[in-house]
Amino acid sequence: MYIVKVLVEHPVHSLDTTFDYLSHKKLMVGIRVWIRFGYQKIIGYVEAIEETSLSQEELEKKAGFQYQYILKVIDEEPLLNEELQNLAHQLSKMTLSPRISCLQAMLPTQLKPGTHQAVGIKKQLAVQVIPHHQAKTTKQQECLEYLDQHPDILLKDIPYSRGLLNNLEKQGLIQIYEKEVYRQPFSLQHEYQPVQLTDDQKKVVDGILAHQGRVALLHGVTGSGKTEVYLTLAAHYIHHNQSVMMLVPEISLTPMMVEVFRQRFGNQVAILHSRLSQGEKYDEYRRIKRQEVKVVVGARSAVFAPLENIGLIILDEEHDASYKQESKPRYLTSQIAKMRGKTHHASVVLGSATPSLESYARAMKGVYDLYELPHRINQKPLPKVEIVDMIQETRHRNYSLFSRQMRKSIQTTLDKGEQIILLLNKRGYATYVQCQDCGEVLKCPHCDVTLTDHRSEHKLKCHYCEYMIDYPRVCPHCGSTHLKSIGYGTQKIEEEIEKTFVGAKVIRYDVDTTRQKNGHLKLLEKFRKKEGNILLGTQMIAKGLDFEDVTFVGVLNADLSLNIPDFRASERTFQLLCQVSGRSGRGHKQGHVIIQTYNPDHYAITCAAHHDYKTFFYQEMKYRQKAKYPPYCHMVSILIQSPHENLIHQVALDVKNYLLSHSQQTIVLGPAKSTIYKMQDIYRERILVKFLHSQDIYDALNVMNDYYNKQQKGKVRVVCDFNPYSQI
DNA sequence: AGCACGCCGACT
DNA sequence: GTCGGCGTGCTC
Repeated sequence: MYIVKVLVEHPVHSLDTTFDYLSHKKLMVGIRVWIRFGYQKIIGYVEAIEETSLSQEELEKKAGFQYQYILKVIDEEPLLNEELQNLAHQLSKMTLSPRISCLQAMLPTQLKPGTHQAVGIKKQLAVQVIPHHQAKTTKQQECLEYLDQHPDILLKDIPYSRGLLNNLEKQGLIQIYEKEVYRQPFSLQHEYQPVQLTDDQKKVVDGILAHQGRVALLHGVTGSGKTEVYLTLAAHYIHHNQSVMMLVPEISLTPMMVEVFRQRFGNQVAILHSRLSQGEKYDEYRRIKRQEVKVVVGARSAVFAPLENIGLIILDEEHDASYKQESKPRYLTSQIAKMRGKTHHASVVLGSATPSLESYARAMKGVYDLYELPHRINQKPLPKVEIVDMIQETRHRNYSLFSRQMRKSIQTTLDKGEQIILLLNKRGYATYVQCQDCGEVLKCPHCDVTLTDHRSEHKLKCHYCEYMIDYPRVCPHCGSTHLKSIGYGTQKIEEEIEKTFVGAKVIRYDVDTTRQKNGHLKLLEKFRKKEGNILLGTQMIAKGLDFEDVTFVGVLNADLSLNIPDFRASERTFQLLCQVSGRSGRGHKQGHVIIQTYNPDHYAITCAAHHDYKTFFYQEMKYRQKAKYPPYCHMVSILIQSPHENLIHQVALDVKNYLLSHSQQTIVLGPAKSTIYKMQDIYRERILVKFLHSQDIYDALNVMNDYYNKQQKGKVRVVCDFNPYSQI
């Protein structure tokens, strides 16, 4: 008899403990099982197993409760190898998340311990010849010979009719059977053309290879050929039979990087990112697990890919915010990458044109090795960047979206037949509806946000809950019919551009137009084929795009990201402006950039205009030191949530006092109302803790987290977020 | 999480 | 009298 210690599938703190079940058979740790849990039939994860000589009755007498048996075993072998099982444990500890939620975050949907899973293994009919038989007709004989040439071919790929094949099967000459096939997410493969590395690139490659097991920060300006460095490094490790992990930001860049890696390494590459269907992801995951591939290219969660013998882990666009997971477990991908790098003695390469302050500071201290690629390849110059002061425009009574310079540059570029990228800093551009008579703004009754105008559906929606209403005919406050949508959406700007400029054909690139499968690829392909000459989009277009004929980039509103209340606002703005400027002049023609701003002297904007990372770095470090922000300390954000407004502030104060009296050398800020104070009828206050060493605060946080989340005291929930990136 | 149980208010 | 609101407690 065995006692099986099982974690149940529900990712909540109150269930973050094992439940004991019985089994006659010995089971493996790390498999999924069906169990009865109260009145539910759910999936559990075997965390441990103990043999016992006692009978069920004896066990129940001793324990004081009734045992249940494991209903059914799901997996033949553990979902995760030992390395990843350990990693799951550490992840749960360091993020204060339930263990099961860590396992779920590490696995593809089909393998997650959870009842809500769908797609299985894809099977298709295939054909096998049963040898030593003679066919009746020549046609049949011909077909058999064809099948001999193509063993295990799929039925759908055979150039003979189904009738003929059925006939052959009836005669016992062939066998039609179900074959497991992989979904192929990307079919096309091109020939790889080797590229000669520049001296700068060669130096970087040699340096990184000479220091196995180190963390390298690769700081290379846009267009300096970081990708070629990655490819060369990857090829080296593959040649030495080690595997390589290539991590990229969630969106936009992925298709390009995927394409490059596919061209170079063919079917030795597996791809894992959010745009794949569940089935495709699962297939890719299985290929990795069976060691059929040497390279994994993927977004954040690919850092948990079950590769073995890893030699190299690359994080491209290292500073990108999508490397932070914003739900349980709230991990930072670079941290996981470094942990895996350590166990595999792999090198970790963090690449960026605009490294995060944290990473560059570590490189300055010698914690990371620093490599620089300061020039664009082939001596291409960086684009000329011009800052336009929008206050001057207002003084000249130009209240439009475009400054005079911007207007002129757009028209000249169009006249030359070249292409344009226009960046709209999306924040603050959500449309809302206001009554022109009483000033009432339509808000969500469950959340502290305005409703957003979805005009295509003629609806108003809340972005934080399910709330949705038909576009109202009259103001709910005063009954007036003068309701107006305020704020520019990308659609509106698209219309305005096509009205303003002669010969402008806009391709709008935003969440709405890229929603469908491979939506961005299709739009980018359209732009590449010159079916449009202006690409208009939000942050999504700032990254990684490489179009030869784009000679002009316009930033319509550089300030919006500058004015958000976040200590990283300057850094984000600088990064965004550098990235988007880098899209200009990548071909033979000189690039040109205009940045429209109300803060023309802000260092984030001037440094970006001069492509001057170092000056920005030192300026920003001064600010961070003075205001005591990372990299001069670590931070954890604590969100306190309760449906009772009268309770929440007192509880938040209790949390603060507890932390103050149970930690050393920490600064506790708040509690303050969160940016969105009420969300889905739950009130939220925030505390920020700054600390130098996690041991000074970790235990206190852990106790506090258990107290509020496991014991469910007074319906208060608490969420801890280490290295917070967003402050919603 | 998801379900049952139990304790109070407003209905045929 | 009983239907149903949601607050509380439990699941091996």
